[in-house]
Amino acid sequence: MKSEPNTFSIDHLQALPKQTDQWEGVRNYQARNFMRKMALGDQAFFYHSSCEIPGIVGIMEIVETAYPDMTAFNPDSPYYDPKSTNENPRWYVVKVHFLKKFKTIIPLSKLKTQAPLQEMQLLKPGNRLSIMPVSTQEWQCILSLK
DNA sequence: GCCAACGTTGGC
DNA sequence: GCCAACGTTGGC
Repeated sequence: MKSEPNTFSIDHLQALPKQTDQWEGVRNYQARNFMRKMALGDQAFFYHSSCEIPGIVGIMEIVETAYPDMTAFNPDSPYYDPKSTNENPRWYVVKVHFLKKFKTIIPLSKLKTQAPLQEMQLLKPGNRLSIMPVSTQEWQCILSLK
C-alpha cells in the first residue's frame, strides 16, 4: 500500500494513539478491488512513494475489512466524489494497524534487482496503482532483504 | 520539473 | 462505443 510520506508516512501511523488508521482516498477501481479482497489479519507492506528514496518501510495489519469511504461524501474533502452516495458507495477504506518499521528502507532500486520479484505488479512499467497484491513468495523474498 | 504511462471524461 | 483531450501518478 503506497503513501506519500509528505502526506502520510509510516511514522505518522506509528505516532497515532492506537497506531491505527483508515486508508482513505483510494480513487482507482483496481486499487479499490484489491482492498476489498483483504481479510482480517492480512498483512501489508507500507510503501513510500514520490519521495527521495521510494521503497518499502514497514508492515501493517488489516484490522477491519472494507467499508465505505466517508470522505467521498464530504464536499469539503479533497477526496469528495459526488457520484458516491450512501445508498451506493463507490469507494472503500480498510483499517490498518502499525506492526513494524524496518531499521532501513528497502528501496525500490533494490527490489528491481531481485529475480523473484520481476513479476511483481509494483515493478511493472507504468505501474500507478496505490494498492496491489504481493504473492507469498514475493513477501518472503522482500523480508529476506531486510 | 520533466515526462511516460495510465485512467477518466465527454462529445460524437 | 470510440477516441481525443485532459488530469494524475510517480520515478528520475
